[in-house]
Amino acid sequence: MDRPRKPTLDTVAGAVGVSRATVSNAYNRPDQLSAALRERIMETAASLGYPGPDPVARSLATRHSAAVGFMLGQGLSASFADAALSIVLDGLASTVDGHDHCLVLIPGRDKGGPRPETVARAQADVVVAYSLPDDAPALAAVRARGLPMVVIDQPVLPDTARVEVDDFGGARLAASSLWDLGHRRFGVVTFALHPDGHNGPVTPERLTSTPFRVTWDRLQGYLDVAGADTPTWECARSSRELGRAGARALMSAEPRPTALLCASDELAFGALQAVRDLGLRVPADVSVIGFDDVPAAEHADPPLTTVRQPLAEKGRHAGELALRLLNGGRPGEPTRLAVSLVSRDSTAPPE
Amino acid sequence: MDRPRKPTLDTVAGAVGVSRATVSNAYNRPDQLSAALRERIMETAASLGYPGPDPVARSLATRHSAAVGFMLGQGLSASFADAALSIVLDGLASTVDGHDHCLVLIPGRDKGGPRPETVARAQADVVVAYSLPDDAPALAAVRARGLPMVVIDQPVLPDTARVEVDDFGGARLAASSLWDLGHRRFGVVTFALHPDGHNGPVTPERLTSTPFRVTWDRLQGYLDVAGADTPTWECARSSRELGRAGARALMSAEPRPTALLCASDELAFGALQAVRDLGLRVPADVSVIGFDDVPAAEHADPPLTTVRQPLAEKGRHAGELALRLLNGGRPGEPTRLAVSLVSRDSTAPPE
DNA sequence: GAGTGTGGCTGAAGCGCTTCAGACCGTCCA
DNA sequence: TGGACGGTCTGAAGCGCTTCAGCCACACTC
Repeated sequence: MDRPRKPTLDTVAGAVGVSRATVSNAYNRPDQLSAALRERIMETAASLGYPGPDPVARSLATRHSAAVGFMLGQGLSASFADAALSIVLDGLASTVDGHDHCLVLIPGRDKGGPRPETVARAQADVVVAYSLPDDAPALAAVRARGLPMVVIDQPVLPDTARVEVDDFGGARLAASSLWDLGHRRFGVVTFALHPDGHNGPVTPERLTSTPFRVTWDRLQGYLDVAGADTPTWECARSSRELGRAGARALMSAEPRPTALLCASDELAFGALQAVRDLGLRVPADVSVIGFDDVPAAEHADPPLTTVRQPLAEKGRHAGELALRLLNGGRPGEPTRLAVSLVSRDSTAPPE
Repeated sequence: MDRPRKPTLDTVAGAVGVSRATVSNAYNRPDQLSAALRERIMETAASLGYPGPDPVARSLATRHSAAVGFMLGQGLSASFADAALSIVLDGLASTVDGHDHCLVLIPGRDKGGPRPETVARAQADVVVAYSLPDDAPALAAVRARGLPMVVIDQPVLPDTARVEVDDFGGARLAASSLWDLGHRRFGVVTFALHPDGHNGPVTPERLTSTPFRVTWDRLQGYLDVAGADTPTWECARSSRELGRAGARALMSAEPRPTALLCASDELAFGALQAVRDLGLRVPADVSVIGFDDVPAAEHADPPLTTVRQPLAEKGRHAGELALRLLNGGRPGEPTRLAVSLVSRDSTAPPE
């Protein structure tokens, strides 16, 4: 039983009686041959069950692969489980949609980003890096391959397109709004300053040595208004549970804070819960503010006052930059997106 | 200025003074050469800035690409925006994580799935199809390429691995629980029966001709208990907004239903809102039941009674099947996962 | 000393496609 | 009539890698 080999360009060319180049042209440059011939080629291809030029071989010959890569800080699964990341990806995806490019998710390990070997195998024409530490080995791997790169938020690298957000300004804005309402005793709940799984009060050393710009900026924005000595609790991840624990810890101070500044909405949701746990009310007893404005913020109980960072816009813009680089464009100046305060019902004057 | 070409295997081979095959072996089969030589090769490679074998060329030669493809019904962005889909992908991703495979998201158009051309360009060793209509052209494209495929939920195809869920049983279970509570007047809110953007009451023709098995099964499960003549509203997408509109329409009947059976949690969230809009209470005035048990169901107001389908498990299992096919395994028998009813506070006896 | 391994390395044949410099031919213009 | 030209199609040189059959030298075994 001689199993028929999968048809290739040559098979088709042979069957039609033309050169391989012509068949290739039939697929890629219809203007290079007569319509009639092209028609004949396509028909033969169909009858032979030829699925069109093999993507890998085509990529090898053309040196591009119609795919944009996305390097994750964490495992693949974070892309779908982390609300803020999902929205960024959604934005990116919506830009890339319509260009018939696939999106290749490159899994990372912990907060350190992808292994260089993984990057080395990923097939993409351009890669987007999101919130990786400056020293991530994956970055070097991308450069070594000579792929263009666009960076979101972090890290700051020469010769890459970049889009970032005014985290400091946003945090400052949030804290100021609380200050203006009359709050003077604050607590801050932040996510990781270091990729070491630490949960607990933030020490000055941990703060100043953080490799995560976003964390640093948000914290500085909060502390700039609230005061550098504001009790601050670090959570290893941006999760509701850890936020709840952190807020609980902060609320045990005497006198307890009247406002909780959270580095993310997810942490803020936990804080909301912690306040309820104590039998207190938001915002009557304690104000809570978040950061990101994920969709759930609007449906929280009470609806969460938060800093809206244009997550989708960030992704969309990164997508545009990626597409531009794909077409040989230059990185250009970094884009900085504005943030705004979304006032809902989790903040009010103290007492 | 003669810009140095990017180094290749040959460059390294030349520099070390060995054959190209040996350098290749240094990367892929360390046991084929002496440790000392391998060492020397790696050092030279590093000093030359050689990033390792080019993934595309390697894929061409080996015919595999260390990537699993995922065909979406909709645009890329649905992967991140649709809660249930996200969880499935999360499950899939968590299986694939640790195998150093990338996940290639293949964008679809509307409910029809990816364009065949897009599939033809995607570089993956195996592709997972999720909830595509039976006649999606993308499926043919995958087969034409001879790629192994695993199908989630739909469609039913010969010679593919498959994982599915007992949608009928789940829906029946949900409806029965309401029946047992004493409900006799139902309304059903479903998502699309046809990929034509229709919103409105379901006609028997639309129902019987649907190409979406999942929709069909859930509906049949509901109607089996509630009665075939139960008022049923079709929403073009599974969105909160459309669910709200649909529920509002159903609630305008006289006498109005005492229980709303929704084909998804997202629709149920809309229904909850619709009931509130009318100044009525859930579950005192109207019971609402969902399907999927997405995380938000637990935090809905009130917490939503719903059918839990093991979304993550579905994804995880699909991932395992994909990995098995990747290693040359046979598809095997379809796996059917069980569902269960999660009783929360959105259901109660009528009145 | 002939036979048998065996670890270490190489030559060359692909993998399936794109692309570029022509070849060929009929047209058109002067 | 001749030359320039545009439209079609082809030959052949890659793209960068893997892999398999072997070759060689050396160590063993009987």
